[in-house]
Amino acid sequence: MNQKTSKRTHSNKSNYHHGDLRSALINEATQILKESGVEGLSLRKLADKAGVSRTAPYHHFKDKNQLLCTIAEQGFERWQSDAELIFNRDDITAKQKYRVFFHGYIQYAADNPELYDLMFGRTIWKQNSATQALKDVAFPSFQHQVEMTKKWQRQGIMPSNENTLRLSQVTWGTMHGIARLLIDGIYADRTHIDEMCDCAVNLFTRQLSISDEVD
Amino acid sequence: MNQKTSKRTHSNKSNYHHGDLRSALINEATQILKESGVEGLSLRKLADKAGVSRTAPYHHFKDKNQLLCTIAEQGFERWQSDAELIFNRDDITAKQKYRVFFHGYIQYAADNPELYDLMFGRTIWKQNSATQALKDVAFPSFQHQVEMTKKWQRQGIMPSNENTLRLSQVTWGTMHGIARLLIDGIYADRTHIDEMCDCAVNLFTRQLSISDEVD
DNA sequence: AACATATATTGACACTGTCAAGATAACTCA
DNA sequence: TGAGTTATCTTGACAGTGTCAATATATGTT
Repeated sequence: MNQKTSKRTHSNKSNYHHGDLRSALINEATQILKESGVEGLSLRKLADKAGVSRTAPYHHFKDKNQLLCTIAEQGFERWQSDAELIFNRDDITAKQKYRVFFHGYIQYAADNPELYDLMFGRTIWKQNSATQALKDVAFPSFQHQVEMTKKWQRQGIMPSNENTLRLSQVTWGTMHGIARLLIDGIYADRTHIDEMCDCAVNLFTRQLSISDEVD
Repeated sequence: MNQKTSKRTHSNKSNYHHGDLRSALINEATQILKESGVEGLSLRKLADKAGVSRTAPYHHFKDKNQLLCTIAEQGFERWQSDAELIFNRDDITAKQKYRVFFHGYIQYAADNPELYDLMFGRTIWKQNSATQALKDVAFPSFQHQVEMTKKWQRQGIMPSNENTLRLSQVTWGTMHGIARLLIDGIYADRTHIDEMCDCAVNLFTRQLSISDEVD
């Protein structure tokens, strides 16, 4: 991300050097990922699509894993900005905000199933192959949710007698689980997503409709 | 499963025919799976370990997928019998049973991470490659949980105003999500599993400690 | 103009799943 | 017992994968 931005001056001077291969690779890869998933993304096909030789990508990414981590990074950034938008809303109550956040998470996963799989799948995490850059984007994402949980507890929306970290983990686990059941094809029926989310939110939030104060 | 049982008579008559290759393959494969996961299981290594040629397995399994489905089947059967054991206990209250079931699910996943990944991963489900035999074992497993949920609602343990199917889905989603966070290496700290489960159970079960009747 | 660096190339290696053809043993029935 | 069918296992082959080494070419720098 710190290089290659100055090279765009000689686009069609020759065709031996691509000019902006790194960006092109990321874009093409994101496209292929969306269509065929991680298992359908091969560096050779990717290089072919970008019009370069098989090994050209290796001058911009150490290996396949590093490419994947870069794409996953972008996924986290996009979700982070989506979530921020929700957290910063002031036109809805705190409880509504919780509900919107929950739905938003599942929606993001449903809209970008293969990207979500990459972001949270074992391809990256189980092999312990996440780059530092990826970790630096991924961890704060959960950390932020912990803080929000703490807030929700103070506001009486979530049970205050439960440990905040555990509560966050369970909430995340539930969202993650529902997301996975959907994107992994275990549940085919997507028309029930919203009802499932609502059901979960009902269980997690306290029924104190008195405290429907704005954030 | 309907063949090969009669061939065990001539174990060391020759070594051209293995004698009981199908079972041997399943056993070896289960072993490799446990150690290296689906991505570490190749038919060629498997054949090699079983002492046969690369293509010998194809006379017992149509392709790799069919082998995987067979192993997954066994995983479901084992979990099903574990769950049955819990459901049939009469030494604990219904509410305790719910808690034990929840913990048991996560425990099974934690004890057999790679097997669980195979059972519920996209390798099988997202590609829509599950054999009928596998479906016939997997679906009743969830169906059974739906029935239990209905029972728990009647007993006042779970909220009766929520749709039973949605409630089952959310419960399963939560268990599945926590399990996945653990086995996919997103959470490394396994010492908090029990606390997470307890937290989830607390949220899902109504606080009616009056109805602590035995099932 | 000379040299260093970034970028791209072809060749190669060790893997993978799976098909086709052929070999061998076992089972079936006369 | 012997002949023929079937089950099982073999080698050879093909297309695909990630990635390394050696090489070529263009760009940037002095």
